[in-house]
Amino acid sequence: MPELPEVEVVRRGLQSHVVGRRVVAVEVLHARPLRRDPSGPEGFAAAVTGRTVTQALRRGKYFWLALDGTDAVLGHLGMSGQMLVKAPGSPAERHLRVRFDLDDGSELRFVDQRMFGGLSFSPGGAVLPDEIAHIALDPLDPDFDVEAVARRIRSRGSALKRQLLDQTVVSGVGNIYADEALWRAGIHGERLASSLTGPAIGRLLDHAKDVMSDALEQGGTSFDALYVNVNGASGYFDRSLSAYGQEGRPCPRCGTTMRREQFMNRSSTSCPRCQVRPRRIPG
DNA sequence: ACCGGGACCTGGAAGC
DNA sequence: TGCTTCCAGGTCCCGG
Repeated sequence: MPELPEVEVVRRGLQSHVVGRRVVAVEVLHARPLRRDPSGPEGFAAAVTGRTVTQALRRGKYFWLALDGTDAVLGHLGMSGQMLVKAPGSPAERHLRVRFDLDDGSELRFVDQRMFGGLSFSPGGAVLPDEIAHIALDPLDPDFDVEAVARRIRSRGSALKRQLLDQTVVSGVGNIYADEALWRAGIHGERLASSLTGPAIGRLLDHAKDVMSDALEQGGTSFDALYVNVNGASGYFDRSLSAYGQEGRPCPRCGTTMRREQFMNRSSTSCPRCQVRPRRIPG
Protein backbone atom coordinates (compact mmCIF):
# COMPACT_ATOMS: atom_id res chain seq x y z
CA MET A 1 0.00 0.00 0.00
CA PRO A 2 1.97 2.96 -1.20
CA GLU A 3 1.83 5.91 1.15
CA LEU A 4 4.23 8.83 1.29
CA PRO A 5 7.48 6.91 2.03
CA GLU A 6 6.88 4.39 -0.75
CA VAL A 7 5.99 7.12 -3.24
CA GLU A 8 9.10 9.07 -2.24
CA VAL A 9 11.24 6.00 -2.91
CA VAL A 10 9.64 5.80 -6.35
CA ARG A 11 10.27 9.50 -6.91
CA ARG A 12 13.94 9.10 -6.05
CA GLY A 13 14.20 6.17 -8.42
CA LEU A 14 12.60 8.19 -11.19
CA GLN A 15 14.95 11.07 -10.39
CA SER A 16 18.00 8.87 -10.88
CA HIS A 17 16.83 6.69 -13.78
CA VAL A 18 14.37 8.73 -15.82
CA VAL A 19 15.28 12.41 -15.47
CA GLY A 20 17.23 13.53 -18.52
CA ARG A 21 15.70 10.85 -20.72
CA ARG A 22 13.57 11.60 -23.76
CA VAL A 23 10.40 9.60 -24.36
CA VAL A 24 10.57 8.12 -27.84
CA ALA A 25 7.32 6.13 -27.74
CA VAL A 26 4.33 5.53 -25.46
CA GLU A 27 2.10 2.49 -25.51
CA VAL A 28 -1.10 2.41 -23.43
CA LEU A 29 -2.17 -1.18 -22.85
CA HIS A 30 -5.23 -0.43 -20.71
CA ALA A 31 -7.38 2.68 -20.90
CA ARG A 32 -8.51 2.76 -17.28
CA PRO A 33 -5.31 4.19 -15.77
CA LEU A 34 -5.69 7.11 -18.19
CA ARG A 35 -9.25 7.88 -17.05
CA ARG A 36 -8.21 11.18 -15.47
CA ASP A 37 -6.73 12.41 -18.71
CA PRO A 38 -9.29 14.47 -20.66
CA SER A 39 -7.57 13.69 -23.93
CA GLY A 40 -7.62 9.95 -23.29
CA PRO A 41 -5.01 7.31 -24.02
CA GLU A 42 -4.29 8.54 -27.55
CA GLY A 43 -4.01 12.15 -26.52
CA PHE A 44 -1.77 11.20 -23.60
CA ALA A 45 0.58 9.20 -25.78
CA ALA A 46 0.75 11.94 -28.39
CA ALA A 47 1.39 14.66 -25.79
CA VAL A 48 4.21 12.81 -24.05
CA THR A 49 6.02 11.33 -27.04
CA GLY A 50 9.16 13.26 -27.87
CA ARG A 51 9.33 15.08 -24.54
CA THR A 52 12.28 15.04 -22.17
CA VAL A 53 11.85 14.48 -18.44
CA THR A 54 13.48 17.27 -16.46
CA GLN A 55 12.49 16.56 -12.84
CA ALA A 56 10.70 14.02 -10.64
CA LEU A 57 8.54 15.66 -7.98
CA ARG A 58 6.09 14.64 -5.29
CA ARG A 59 3.40 15.98 -3.00
CA GLY A 60 1.77 13.55 -0.60
CA LYS A 61 1.06 10.37 -2.54
CA TYR A 62 1.10 12.06 -5.95
CA PHE A 63 4.22 12.25 -8.07
CA TRP A 64 4.85 14.01 -11.34
CA LEU A 65 7.47 14.10 -14.04
CA ALA A 66 8.16 17.63 -15.20
CA LEU A 67 8.79 17.76 -18.93
CA ASP A 68 10.83 20.17 -21.02
CA GLY A 69 8.72 23.33 -21.19
CA THR A 70 5.99 23.69 -18.57
CA ASP A 71 3.98 20.46 -18.81
CA ALA A 72 4.08 17.31 -16.69
CA VAL A 73 2.97 13.72 -16.39
CA LEU A 74 1.04 13.33 -13.15
CA GLY A 75 0.79 9.95 -11.46
CA HIS A 76 -0.75 8.18 -8.49
CA LEU A 77 0.00 4.60 -7.50
CA GLY A 78 -3.40 3.95 -5.94
CA MET A 79 -3.38 0.67 -4.04
CA SER A 80 -1.14 -1.45 -6.16
CA GLY A 81 0.69 0.72 -8.66
CA GLN A 82 4.38 0.46 -9.49
CA MET A 83 6.75 2.42 -11.68
CA LEU A 84 9.43 0.13 -13.02
CA VAL A 85 12.47 0.83 -15.14
CA LYS A 86 13.34 -2.25 -17.17
CA ALA A 87 15.75 -3.37 -19.81
CA PRO A 88 14.25 -3.32 -23.31
CA GLY A 89 12.28 -6.41 -24.21
CA SER A 90 11.96 -7.66 -20.64
CA PRO A 91 8.88 -9.88 -20.36
CA ALA A 92 5.71 -7.86 -19.88
CA GLU A 93 4.37 -7.83 -16.34
CA ARG A 94 0.94 -9.38 -15.96
CA HIS A 95 -0.58 -6.02 -15.05
CA LEU A 96 1.47 -3.80 -17.32
CA ARG A 97 -0.73 -0.82 -18.22
CA VAL A 98 1.50 1.83 -19.81
CA ARG A 99 4.97 1.55 -21.32
CA PHE A 100 7.32 4.42 -22.16
CA ASP A 101 10.30 3.73 -24.39
CA LEU A 102 13.18 5.98 -23.40
CA ASP A 103 16.02 7.25 -25.54
CA ASP A 104 18.66 5.18 -23.74
CA GLY A 105 16.81 2.00 -24.66
CA SER A 106 15.31 1.40 -21.23
CA GLU A 107 11.59 1.18 -20.61
CA LEU A 108 9.56 2.96 -17.94
CA ARG A 109 6.54 0.86 -17.07
CA PHE A 110 3.40 1.63 -15.11
CA VAL A 111 2.15 -1.63 -13.63
CA ASP A 112 -1.05 -1.71 -11.57
CA GLN A 113 -3.12 -4.72 -10.67
CA ARG A 114 -6.18 -3.00 -9.20
CA MET A 115 -6.04 0.15 -11.26
CA PHE A 116 -6.98 2.58 -8.53
CA GLY A 117 -3.92 4.46 -9.66
CA GLY A 118 -3.36 6.28 -12.90
CA LEU A 119 -1.41 8.71 -15.05
CA SER A 120 -2.42 11.87 -16.85
CA PHE A 121 -0.86 14.62 -18.93
CA SER A 122 -0.95 17.90 -17.04
CA PRO A 123 -0.61 20.96 -19.28
CA GLY A 124 1.40 23.60 -17.46
CA GLY A 125 1.82 21.26 -14.50
CA ALA A 126 5.60 21.20 -14.21
CA VAL A 127 5.77 23.24 -10.99
CA LEU A 128 2.51 21.95 -9.48
CA PRO A 129 -0.24 20.30 -11.50
CA ASP A 130 -3.61 22.09 -11.21
CA GLU A 131 -5.18 18.68 -10.68
CA ILE A 132 -3.60 18.43 -7.25
CA ALA A 133 -3.90 22.04 -6.13
CA HIS A 134 -6.36 20.82 -3.50
CA ILE A 135 -3.84 18.40 -1.96
CA ALA A 136 -2.34 19.78 1.24
CA LEU A 137 1.39 19.92 1.93
CA ASP A 138 2.77 16.72 3.43
CA PRO A 139 4.71 16.56 6.71
CA LEU A 140 8.05 16.16 4.92
CA ASP A 141 7.56 19.34 2.90
CA PRO A 142 9.90 22.10 4.13
CA ASP A 143 6.94 24.50 4.12
CA PHE A 144 4.73 22.22 6.21
CA ASP A 145 3.44 24.31 9.12
CA VAL A 146 2.67 21.97 12.02
CA GLU A 147 1.00 24.60 14.16
CA ALA A 148 -1.23 25.88 11.38
CA VAL A 149 -2.33 22.36 10.45
CA ALA A 150 -2.94 21.51 14.12
CA ARG A 151 -5.13 24.59 14.48
CA ARG A 152 -7.12 23.64 11.41
CA ILE A 153 -7.57 20.06 12.60
CA ARG A 154 -8.68 21.22 16.01
CA SER A 155 -11.31 23.51 14.51
CA ARG A 156 -12.98 20.69 12.61
CA GLY A 157 -15.65 18.41 13.92
CA SER A 158 -14.61 14.93 12.88
CA ALA A 159 -12.46 12.22 14.41
CA LEU A 160 -8.69 12.51 14.40
CA LYS A 161 -8.03 9.54 12.18
CA ARG A 162 -10.42 10.81 9.54
CA GLN A 163 -8.48 14.07 9.48
CA LEU A 164 -5.11 12.35 9.25
CA LEU A 165 -6.46 10.55 6.20
CA ASP A 166 -7.95 13.69 4.63
CA GLN A 167 -5.47 14.67 1.93
CA THR A 168 -6.78 18.23 1.88
CA VAL A 169 -5.74 18.64 5.53
CA VAL A 170 -2.40 16.85 5.54
CA SER A 171 -1.23 14.69 2.65
CA GLY A 172 0.77 11.50 2.39
CA VAL A 173 -0.72 9.67 5.35
CA GLY A 174 -2.70 6.48 4.65
CA ASN A 175 -4.22 3.84 6.87
CA ILE A 176 -0.90 2.29 7.83
CA TYR A 177 0.97 5.39 8.92
CA ALA A 178 -2.16 6.86 10.49
CA ASP A 179 -2.36 3.84 12.81
CA GLU A 180 1.38 4.05 13.51
CA ALA A 181 1.28 7.78 14.29
CA LEU A 182 -1.73 7.39 16.58
CA TRP A 183 -0.03 4.53 18.41
CA ARG A 184 3.16 6.52 18.88
CA ALA A 185 1.15 9.44 20.19
CA GLY A 186 -0.96 7.23 22.44
CA ILE A 187 -4.22 8.57 21.05
CA HIS A 188 -7.30 6.70 19.86
CA GLY A 189 -8.18 7.65 16.30
CA GLU A 190 -11.87 8.08 17.03
CA ARG A 191 -11.24 10.93 19.45
CA LEU A 192 -12.60 14.24 18.25
CA ALA A 193 -9.87 16.71 17.42
CA SER A 194 -11.68 19.37 19.44
CA SER A 195 -11.07 17.29 22.59
CA LEU A 196 -7.30 17.67 22.31
CA THR A 197 -5.06 20.68 22.79
CA GLY A 198 -3.30 22.25 19.85
CA PRO A 199 0.12 21.09 21.09
CA ALA A 200 -1.16 17.51 21.46
CA ILE A 201 -2.32 17.54 17.84
CA GLY A 202 1.03 19.04 16.90
CA ARG A 203 2.80 16.13 18.58
CA LEU A 204 0.61 13.68 16.68
CA LEU A 205 1.63 15.37 13.41
CA ASP A 206 5.28 15.20 14.50
CA HIS A 207 4.85 11.47 15.06
CA ALA A 208 3.34 11.12 11.60
CA LYS A 209 6.38 12.86 10.17
CA ASP A 210 8.80 10.75 12.20
CA VAL A 211 7.23 7.40 11.37
CA MET A 212 7.22 8.22 7.68
CA SER A 213 10.83 9.40 7.87
CA ASP A 214 11.79 6.15 9.58
CA ALA A 215 10.03 4.13 6.90
CA LEU A 216 11.70 6.15 4.18
CA GLU A 217 15.10 5.56 5.72
CA GLN A 218 14.58 1.81 5.55
CA GLY A 219 12.76 1.70 2.23
CA GLY A 220 15.20 4.07 0.63
CA THR A 221 18.02 1.61 0.97
CA SER A 222 16.39 -1.22 -0.95
CA PHE A 223 16.30 0.10 -4.51
CA ASP A 224 19.22 0.13 -6.85
CA ALA A 225 20.21 -0.45 -10.45
CA LEU A 226 17.41 -0.14 -12.97
CA TYR A 227 14.63 -1.05 -10.63
CA VAL A 228 12.14 1.21 -8.96
CA ASN A 229 9.75 -0.82 -6.92
CA VAL A 230 7.03 0.12 -4.50
CA ASN A 231 6.74 -3.28 -2.94
CA GLY A 232 10.44 -3.82 -2.71
CA ALA A 233 10.67 -0.56 -0.81
CA SER A 234 8.68 -1.83 2.08
CA GLY A 235 11.08 -3.61 4.37
CA TYR A 236 9.42 -1.44 6.96
CA PHE A 237 6.28 -3.53 6.73
CA ASP A 238 7.99 -6.64 8.00
CA ARG A 239 10.12 -5.32 10.80
CA SER A 240 9.02 -2.07 12.27
CA LEU A 241 5.26 -1.73 12.39
CA SER A 242 3.98 -1.29 15.92
CA ALA A 243 0.25 -1.07 15.30
CA TYR A 244 -0.91 -1.69 11.75
CA GLY A 245 -1.72 -5.36 11.22
CA GLN A 246 -0.61 -6.24 14.75
CA GLU A 247 -3.99 -7.40 16.07
CA GLY A 248 -3.60 -10.07 18.74
CA ARG A 249 0.08 -9.32 19.35
CA PRO A 250 1.41 -7.56 22.42
CA CYS A 251 1.74 -3.80 22.34
CA PRO A 252 5.47 -3.08 21.96
CA ARG A 253 5.19 -0.45 24.70
CA CYS A 254 3.04 -2.04 27.41
CA GLY A 255 2.38 -5.63 26.36
CA THR A 256 -1.40 -5.35 26.23
CA THR A 257 -2.94 -7.34 23.38
CA MET A 258 -3.56 -5.10 20.38
CA ARG A 259 -7.15 -4.78 19.19
CA ARG A 260 -8.65 -4.24 15.78
CA GLU A 261 -11.76 -2.17 15.14
CA GLN A 262 -13.66 -1.02 12.09
CA PHE A 263 -13.68 2.70 11.44
CA MET A 264 -14.70 4.48 8.26
CA ASN A 265 -14.98 1.08 6.58
CA ARG A 266 -11.29 0.55 7.30
CA SER A 267 -9.55 -1.55 9.87
CA SER A 268 -7.80 0.26 12.68
CA THR A 269 -5.42 -1.44 15.08
CA SER A 270 -4.53 0.12 18.40
CA CYS A 271 -3.54 -0.63 21.99
CA PRO A 272 -6.50 -0.67 24.38
CA ARG A 273 -4.31 0.59 27.22
CA CYS A 274 -2.13 3.19 25.50
CA GLN A 275 -4.94 4.45 23.28
CA VAL A 276 -8.09 4.75 25.32
CA ARG A 277 -11.22 4.74 23.22
CA PRO A 278 -13.38 7.82 23.74
CA ARG A 279 -16.83 7.47 25.17
CA ARG A 280 -19.60 7.54 22.63
CA ILE A 281 -20.75 11.02 21.82
CA PRO A 282 -24.50 11.25 22.45
CA GLY A 283 -26.61 11.86 19.37
C1' DA B 1 -18.18 24.46 3.94
C1' DC B 2 -18.22 20.35 6.07
C1' DC B 3 -19.28 15.50 7.01
C1' DG B 4 -20.00 10.56 6.11
C1' DG B 5 -20.67 6.69 3.23
C1' DG B 6 -20.59 4.12 -1.11
C1' DA B 7 -18.37 3.03 -5.65
C1' DC B 8 -14.54 1.84 -8.13
C1' DC B 9 -11.06 -2.40 -8.88
C1' DT B 10 -8.61 -7.24 -8.62
C1' DG B 11 -7.00 -11.41 -6.63
C1' DG B 12 -5.78 -13.96 -2.57
C1' DA B 13 -7.79 -15.88 1.57
C1' DA B 14 -11.37 -17.77 4.05
C1' DG B 15 -15.64 -20.24 4.37
C1' DC B 16 -18.73 -23.88 2.92
C1' DT C 1 -11.96 -30.01 -4.97
C1' DG C 2 -14.51 -26.07 -6.45
C1' DC C 3 -17.49 -22.60 -5.72
C1' DT C 4 -18.88 -18.17 -3.33
C1' DT C 5 -18.00 -14.45 -0.26
C1' DC C 6 -15.02 -11.46 2.10
C1' DC C 7 -11.31 -8.30 2.48
C1' DA C 8 -7.58 -4.94 1.40
C1' DG C 9 -7.92 0.58 0.84
C1' DG C 10 -6.91 5.81 -1.86
C1' DT C 11 -9.70 8.87 -3.94
C1' DC C 12 -13.75 10.68 -6.05
C1' DC C 13 -18.48 11.71 -5.90
C1' DC C 14 -22.90 12.39 -4.02
C1' DG C 15 -26.43 13.24 -0.60
C1' DG C 16 -27.34 15.31 3.79
